[in-house]
Amino acid sequence: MARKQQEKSLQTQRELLDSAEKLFAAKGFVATTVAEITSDAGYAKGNFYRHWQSKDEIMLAIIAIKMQSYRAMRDAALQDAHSLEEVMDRILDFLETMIDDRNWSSVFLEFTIHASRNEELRAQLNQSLYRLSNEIFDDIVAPYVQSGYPARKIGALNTALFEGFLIHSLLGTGTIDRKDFRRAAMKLALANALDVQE
Amino acid sequence: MARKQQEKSLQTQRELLDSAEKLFAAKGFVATTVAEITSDAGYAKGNFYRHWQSKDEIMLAIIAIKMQSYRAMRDAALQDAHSLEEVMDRILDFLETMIDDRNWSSVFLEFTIHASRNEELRAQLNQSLYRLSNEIFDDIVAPYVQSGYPARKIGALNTALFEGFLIHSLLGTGTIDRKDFRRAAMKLALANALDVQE
DNA sequence: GTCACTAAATGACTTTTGGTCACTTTGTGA
DNA sequence: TCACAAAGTGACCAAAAGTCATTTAGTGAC
Repeated sequence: MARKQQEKSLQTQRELLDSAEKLFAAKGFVATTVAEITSDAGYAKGNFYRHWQSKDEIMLAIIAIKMQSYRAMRDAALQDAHSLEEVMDRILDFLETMIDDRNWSSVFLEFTIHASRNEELRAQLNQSLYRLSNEIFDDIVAPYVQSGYPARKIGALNTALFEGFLIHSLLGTGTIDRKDFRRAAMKLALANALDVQE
Repeated sequence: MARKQQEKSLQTQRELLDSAEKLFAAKGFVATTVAEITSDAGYAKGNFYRHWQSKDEIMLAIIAIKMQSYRAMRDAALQDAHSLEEVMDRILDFLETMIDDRNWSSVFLEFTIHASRNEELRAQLNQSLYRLSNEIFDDIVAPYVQSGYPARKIGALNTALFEGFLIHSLLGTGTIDRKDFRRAAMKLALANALDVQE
């Protein structure tokens, strides 16, 4: 049987994924070349395109893998959250984990902007698979909302503040740190969930 | 005297700036080529590099021009603001003006991320000249802050929420609109300025 | 008006990088 | 052992930023 060949192909794919992730984190998405990825993994450039159709595509694959493991962690942590503050605490832990993951969050942001200019790529990235999901707010946060404000909007604003904070971090001015972000995110979520609007 | 020649050079520069701004807004920074800019203005590519050293540099020039006019508008509007809410209202008007300016805000965001990977470029962009200034918060918002929380942090969080909102808009999911953003930004600023921290 | 000089403008050329493809090498199973 | 298919290769192509030797045109002295 052709088992060994398939296995080898998968092995190569994994090696390329590892090299790509490492290099993207170190140098960024645009600054990393396909030739660097294959060379780092010990292959020729052409081999790359047997596994993915483009540099964009390997990035989507890496994002999907990462997001899946992030989500699993977060959802496990959310199991024993029994108040709005506890839920937000877990969600913010999850976001801070992303920040800690080497330079991953900045690469993710870089790719998000890159993707926004490409209709098809943007659509793919928008799938909940890739994005910081807002559904979690519909599912887990909604029961605690007393203001009538849609939970998914609270989620989207939370994501916005997070991604804006990433930009701030990326530019390295250092006016706010992650503690400031966390405090503000909590405040904003609680205010939106509890204050009845005028 | 060589007046006419200098005048012509300046005229060419203005024409190139106009074409660049138009094309950047229409197609984005990365997707617009230098050859397109010069061709649109009716010149050969080499001419571009008599005026700027790189595509990055013309972008910085355009940003500086735009920011200057934005700020002038904002500062004029801030003259007759006499409460924290009025001040924030004017600042948020200013941010919404940026959103309205064709696709400018998304180009600005694209360039910001692009610049964050380049030490020197990042430093240039960080100069108050180019960024949504936080000093304005130190100067104008600070007197109204009762919580002891630094005004420039309130400003940085405001900018973060704004830029996160731009990303959200760019991706086109439409969960939140500018009214949601405005409401949240006001809420966040007021909470930070008024709530004494535990 | 002419001539030397300088500034404006040109476009062929170089380099880099994403992506292609015809070809070589290696494993498979009859 | 041999035919076939799959893995892997690297020369090649196209696009785009940036360079520079060359051409074109305005300027001022005579």
